[in-house]
Amino acid sequence: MARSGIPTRERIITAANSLFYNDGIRGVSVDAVAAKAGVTKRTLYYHFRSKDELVAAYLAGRDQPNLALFRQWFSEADDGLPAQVERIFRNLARSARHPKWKGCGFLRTSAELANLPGHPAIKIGAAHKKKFEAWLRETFAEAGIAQAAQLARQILLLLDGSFAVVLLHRDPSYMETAGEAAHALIEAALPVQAGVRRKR
Amino acid sequence: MARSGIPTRERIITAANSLFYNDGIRGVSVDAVAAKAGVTKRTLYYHFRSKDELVAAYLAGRDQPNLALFRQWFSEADDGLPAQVERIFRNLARSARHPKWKGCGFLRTSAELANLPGHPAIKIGAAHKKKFEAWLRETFAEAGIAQAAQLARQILLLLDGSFAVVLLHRDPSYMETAGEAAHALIEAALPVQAGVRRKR
DNA sequence: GTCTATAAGCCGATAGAC
DNA sequence: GTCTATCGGCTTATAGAC
Repeated sequence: MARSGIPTRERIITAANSLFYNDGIRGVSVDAVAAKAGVTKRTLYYHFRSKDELVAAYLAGRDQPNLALFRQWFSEADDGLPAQVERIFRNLARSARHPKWKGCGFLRTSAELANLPGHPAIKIGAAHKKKFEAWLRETFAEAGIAQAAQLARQILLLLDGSFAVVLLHRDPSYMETAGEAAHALIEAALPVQAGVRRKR
Repeated sequence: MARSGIPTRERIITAANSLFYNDGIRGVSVDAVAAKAGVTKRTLYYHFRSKDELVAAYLAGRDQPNLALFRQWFSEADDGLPAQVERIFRNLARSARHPKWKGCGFLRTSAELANLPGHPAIKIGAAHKKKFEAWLRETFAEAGIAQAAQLARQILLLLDGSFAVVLLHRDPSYMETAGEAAHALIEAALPVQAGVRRKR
């Protein structure tokens, strides 16, 4: 524990988060993480057995905050399922316009470590995306959508597709396009009842 | 030029293609590429100014074959636009079931080099995806679809999303889900005429 | 729990011979 | 155009003191 009051382990994860997200896993040395956290490398290796374990801790720290943000954007207004999901995409597009934005940390890590399928960080990334998909599926099922599971997967594909495409082209408008596609797919799947006029 | 008859530069690119695609850019040393190509590192640096230039050559070599494959899958039958595009996704799912499959080389490179936005390899990747999007757009426009540009972007998002998601979960069925979503979006955008029955 | 110091090897890139 | 040899620096991880 350091003078600052923030536990050492936590400060190391914060430093790792900033560096790994910005420069990629293999682009960041353990030295650099230790230096940014203000500890020596030996201290870092006291708290984490290896770099791989540190990478896993980096992604685990992004899991809940990320999901909470999506849920918050969704709930900001009760203007119907298509609009609520589309708002997630619109907010992501806004995030993507910040100069430091570099896509989805989970997807970028899985792309970088594609030759290590059992890596602990990849398992954490997969679990994170499964949680998001499950939340969508339950939300859709509660709205009376019959093909809730399939629709949730389609929305996930649009979301992760927009992460990849926007990162490549540096053009956040693709996220708005993805949001419109999501809107259309959800609208087409909604039951005709429930106050939502569709093909009346 | 080596005994084999295949020019040295070409053999280096072939070696780079195999290694970079399998293990990622930063996971492969110039030594390893030279060894696999059967040349010394000095010879490699005679043909390529730097590792970055070699990475760009690796992706440039994948551009045309990749686009040709998509066009071939699309044209294998003339069973209507939705089915033809969906067949691209179905064939990709089949590819993704091969044990050596590791996603899209262009997207993985852009994810790994996200901190180097102007890198020559990223420019080549962006140009590749733009060519694919343009081909979709022209195909849709020729079929009389009004919002051809928007629809092409949506299909691209589903395609690149399935690359990312399948790589993370190692579950190619997501590609079939993406294909079904593409099918639905194209069908909804088709003009009512032209022999394709829709909501008659 | 945190430090200094270092092992042992790999990295991209280059010098100079032929 | 291809070779042998090597530079200087960076890599993950560890030894041992306090």
